[in-house]
Amino acid sequence: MAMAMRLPAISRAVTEVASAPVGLRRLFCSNASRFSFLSPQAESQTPARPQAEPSTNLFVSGLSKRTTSEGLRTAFAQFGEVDDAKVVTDRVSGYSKGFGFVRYATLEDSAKGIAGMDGKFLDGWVIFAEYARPREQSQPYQPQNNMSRPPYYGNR
DNA sequence: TGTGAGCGG
Repeated sequence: MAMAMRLPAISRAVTEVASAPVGLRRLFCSNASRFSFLSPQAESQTPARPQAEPSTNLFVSGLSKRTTSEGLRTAFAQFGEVDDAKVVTDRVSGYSKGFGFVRYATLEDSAKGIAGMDGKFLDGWVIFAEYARPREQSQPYQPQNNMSRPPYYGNR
């Protein structure tokens, strides 16, 4: 009879992980070596990685590879006015990289977007919504590696 | 097994 109790317990645990705040979730989802042995109260007052500053722009991860920018927009539009929604895709293959960005019109809407979509299912996958980090290396596109100079093979 | 953490061209 103990077996019969196991399944509901597991599904409850899954639900709790999915609905936990992202900082807590990484404790479960990322590498097990970072599992904390601190007391519960010590954990709650030491966020290892503080959330990004509130922004109208959201970083959404955990997306299904089949989720499109349109699907992302319609899902998040339930909670506010979406200015822009984009699933990041690989340039050459065109496949989704499994994450994207949603920009709301206002901070209030973006907060509601996180509350409404973080930890929820989209196209069969639990997605994570959080404030996007301000982008470094802004606007004009600059390649990461410096290929401006041809390689030097010696002999002048 | 576009196997799955991440912050875009």
